[in-house]
Amino acid sequence: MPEGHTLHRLAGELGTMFGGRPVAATSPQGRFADGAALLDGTVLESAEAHGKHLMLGFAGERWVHVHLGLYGTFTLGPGEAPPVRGEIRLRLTGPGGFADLRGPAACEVLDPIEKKALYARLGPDPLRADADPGSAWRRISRSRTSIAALLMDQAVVAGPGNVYRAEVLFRQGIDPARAGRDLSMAEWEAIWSDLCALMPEGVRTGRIDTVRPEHTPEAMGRPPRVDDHGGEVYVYRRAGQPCLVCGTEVRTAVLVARNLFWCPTCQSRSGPVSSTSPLAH
DNA sequence: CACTCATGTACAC
DNA sequence: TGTACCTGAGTGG
Repeated sequence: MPEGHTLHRLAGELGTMFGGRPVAATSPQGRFADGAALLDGTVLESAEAHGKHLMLGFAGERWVHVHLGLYGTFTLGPGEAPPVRGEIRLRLTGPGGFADLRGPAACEVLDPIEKKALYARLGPDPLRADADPGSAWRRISRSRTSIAALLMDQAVVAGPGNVYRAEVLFRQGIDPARAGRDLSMAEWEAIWSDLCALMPEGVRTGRIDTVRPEHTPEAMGRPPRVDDHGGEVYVYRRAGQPCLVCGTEVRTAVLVARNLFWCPTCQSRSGPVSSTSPLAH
């Protein structure tokens, strides 16, 4: 489930598993053969993430930049790596275990200048200590684009994806169709601080849980429920089902080529201008 | 076996 | 705004 929390979690796990020691690198699939050969046997010095981008720092100022895209996965395990099955772009092995990368949108070696350039085009990441939410607010507060679309723009905010976008707007009661410039600064600050609470929890648990204790099915006197993506959420992929808070049918629409989910009753907070603006369709 | 879908992005037009 | 693409899991015939 590659939203930002996945990459930060991976950075931590890879750093723990391989950090400070030489790592064996191969590309069983062959599509990263040159890069793997360059890294093979060098020391992993650091592992970090910015938004959905993972950076593995190897000796010699070589950074492996990984972006999982829509369906990339990094599978880690202890001990010996299993026989190769399917397409493995990059396999790292060391005394601590193995890590297999499949299907990434990006897997490449960058120098420090290229790494810096990549970071420069990303918005603030709620999971990074150096994040400046003010830079995101400057863009949001001037934009006619919907807040739902702005939250998916990695140049505005880096890390949240389709799940966090839908869930944070629900938790803050904000209509996803509202233009960024019609949000108050207080509303943006509430979105940001909520992301700063939710996403570290995602890093810790490895899943996205957004349902407050008082709204769990148990607390609401409903049968227990398991969401098919592995976490407990209010609206993401729950179209047609009753809202956990008010019972209204959760709605869905395609916005900028992504599935958006929201509760039309709970998410009715409207700004001064766009209260009647329809969702793009 | 064929087909569909996905938590993302980049590029063409 | 459309579409191609990185791959695996799930579904249905």
